[in-house]
Parts: sequence; C-alpha cells; structure tokens
Amino acid sequence: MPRTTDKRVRLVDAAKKLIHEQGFNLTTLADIAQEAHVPLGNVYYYFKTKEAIAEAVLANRARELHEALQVFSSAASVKERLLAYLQSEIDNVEQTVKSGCPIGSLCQELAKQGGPLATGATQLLNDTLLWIEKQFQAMDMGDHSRTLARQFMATIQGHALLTNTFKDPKILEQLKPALSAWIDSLAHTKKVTPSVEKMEEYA
Amino acid sequence: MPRTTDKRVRLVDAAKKLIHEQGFNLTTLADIAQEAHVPLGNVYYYFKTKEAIAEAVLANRARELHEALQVFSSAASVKERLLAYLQSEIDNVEQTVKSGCPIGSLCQELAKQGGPLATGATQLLNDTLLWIEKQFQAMDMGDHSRTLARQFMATIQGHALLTNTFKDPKILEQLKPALSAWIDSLAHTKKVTPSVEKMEEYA
DNA sequence: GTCTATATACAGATAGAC
DNA sequence: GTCTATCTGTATATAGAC
Repeated sequence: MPRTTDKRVRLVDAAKKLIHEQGFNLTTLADIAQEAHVPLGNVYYYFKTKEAIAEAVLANRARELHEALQVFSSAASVKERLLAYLQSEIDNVEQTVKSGCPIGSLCQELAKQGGPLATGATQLLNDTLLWIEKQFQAMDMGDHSRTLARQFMATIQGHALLTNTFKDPKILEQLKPALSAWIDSLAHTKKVTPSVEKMEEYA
Repeated sequence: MPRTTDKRVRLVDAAKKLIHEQGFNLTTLADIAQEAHVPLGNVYYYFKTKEAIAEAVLANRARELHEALQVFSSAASVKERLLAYLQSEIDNVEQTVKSGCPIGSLCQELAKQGGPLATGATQLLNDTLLWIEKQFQAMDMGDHSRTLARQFMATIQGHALLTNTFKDPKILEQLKPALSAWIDSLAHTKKVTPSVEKMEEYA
C-alpha cells in the first residue's frame, strides 16, 4: 500500500486485500494497520469497529462490480458480454489460485455469521446474478433466464473453488472455450427448436 | 449430542457440526465442549490442540465420504451412480441452505490458512473428483473424463454456494433434472458424433 | 487529526486436585 | 480418567497526551 494516499483509502485497500487472502475472521486490525502503514490506534479514528471496515470493503467491491458490469454491458452481443465477465475472472486467476474468488469466498465465510456483513456480501452475488439473467433475457430465454444465469454463475463459482483448492489456473482458464460453446449451443438450440422442453436439456 | 456415547466420539461429532455451521475459526473449544457436554478442561485429555480436533473431523468426513462413494458405486449405470451422488447432496439440502456444502465451505476456509488442515480438506474434494472422473471413464469419455468431472463437481459446488447464499433449497433441487439431461446428452453426443471436438461443446 | 499506552474480553492451553 | 481453576497470549477497542 502506498504511503502517500489518503489513510482511509489505504485502510480499505489493505483490508480488502487481507480479507480476501486470509478471510475476515483471521484478519486482525493490527494486520490491516500494518499493511496500510497506519498505527493501530489511529484505525479507530476512521472506523468505529472492525465490522465497519468490512462494510467499507463491501461498498468498495460493490462500486467496483457495478463499474465492471457497466463496461461488460457495452459489448455488442450477449455472448461477448457474458464472456467479458468470465474473462475478468480469468484475468485475476492468480488471485483465485491463491485465495479463491474474492466475492464467492467472502459469501461462504460471512453467510455463516449472518448480520449486515452477510447481507452485503450476498448483495454482490445477487447483483451479478441479476446482470447475468438480463443477458439471457436479451437472448429471449424468457422464464429460463434465471435458471441459465444460475447455471452460468454456479459454473464459474464452482470452477473458482476448484482452481483455489487444487492451485491450478488451468481449471478456470479452460472454462472459456467450454462456456463459449455452451452459449452457442443455447442460441443454436433456440433456433432449431424454440420449445421450452428442449431448453431444459441445457438448463 | 447424546450424553451417553464415548466422549471422544461426542467431541468429534460436536466439532463436525459446529465447524460446518460456524466455520473453523469462529468455533471455540468452549463451544465444542458445551455441545458435547464435556467440561472444557477435559477436552485436552482427548485432543492436544484445536487443530487435532479438526483433523479428527476431517478423518471422520473422509471415512463417511468413502463409505458413501462405495454405496453409489453399486448402482448399475454410470448415470445412476452420478445421480446417486447428487441425490446425497440434495438429501442434505437443508444443511446446505443453512451452512453450505460441508466439504466445499471447509475447503474455502482452510485453503486460506494452509497447513495440514488445508491438505486434509483438499483431499476430500480430490477423492470425490477422482471418483467422478472414474464414472466418466466408464462412459468411455477418455481424456475428457477429467474435464467432465470438474464440470460436474463445479456445477454442484457452485449451486451449493448459491443455495447457501440465497437460502433457497430449490436451487440445488432443480439441478437433478438438469444434470440428468446433461448426462444423457453426453451419451447421445457420443453415439451420434464420437469425435473429440463435439465433446467440448459440453465440457 | 495523530499516535502511544492501556483497558477489557476471551481465546487456546496447562497445572494439579480429585 | 475427570474436572476446576488458572495462566498466557492476543484481539478489539478506548483514553488521553500531543
């Protein structure tokens, strides 16, 4: 963390990094203070509690996420938009190898302790899911958009878990051709047999 | 926890339950002792450290897993064997809604702290993955068995994460017809076009 | 606004009576 | 083998000098 930027920003950045790498419960305020080059006692001038820092981290991730989704949304086709999202995960694959998906692993951990932190983390996954669902709606997938969105997100989250567990970036990287083909197969299936029944084969 | 069974067993069962529900780091020895109806000081007669209890829990889960895989293996067809595995996850869906997949969430948490516990948790996922891979090999999927196994497991783990995050058992339950159809499509694809290229569409 | 020193709480772990 | 009492370390959080 650069020593020059605003302390509040440095603290949030440090917390964001350490919470991802070590998890929320294992990360101490002393860790965060050290990483941010801020004396421990000074942390409380900026944040009343440890939870308050975590909330700031969640807000930061939310802003970051919405900016990213905005960028992905500018791609011309549904397929390009969905693959842009996947590509952003692949761009961070070394982080994922080391510590898992920043959002997914946070949800796993915070879901267990409930409270406002769990809600905030869930919101991140939910916003992403809604964005993905919108893409499938643009593909005229109608009622199946939600199921397809879950399938898409679960595939990425599941592969992120395996990538982290087995420390192998290829697991996530190999998803790109596979999901690309999957999206094509959906469009293809739709053209050939627009019946609802056929959809379920891929849902 | 019944007060009558052996204390060591009660401690492991209590730790297993609480670690699943609260995570390893948030679960204290006092929690475990209370749940097992064992005085706190007595815990150390059975386990030297907190880590030692966690290792016993992992060993317990490993035994349980291997017994289950043994049972699934007795089904007649590959499809039935794979669906038996999925069904076992669905049978525990209320647990998953509450606390996520016992193995997957443990891997997420313990991967971040490294050490022998992370290795033990990884082993559980790896053993499962190898068993799934064996099933696809029995379907003559050859080199693609590993990729298909990852896809299968990632789908289940990903949906377990969403089930837990969004507190909705249907997310996991709806997987059964979807994965069933997916397995059929693999077999069908294989019969119609046994080329490697076509496989990747579903990988 | 900044930082040192410290209060408070509770975790893991131990000693030793029974 | 069992359990109470306690040690020790460390985390969150506060008080108050500068």
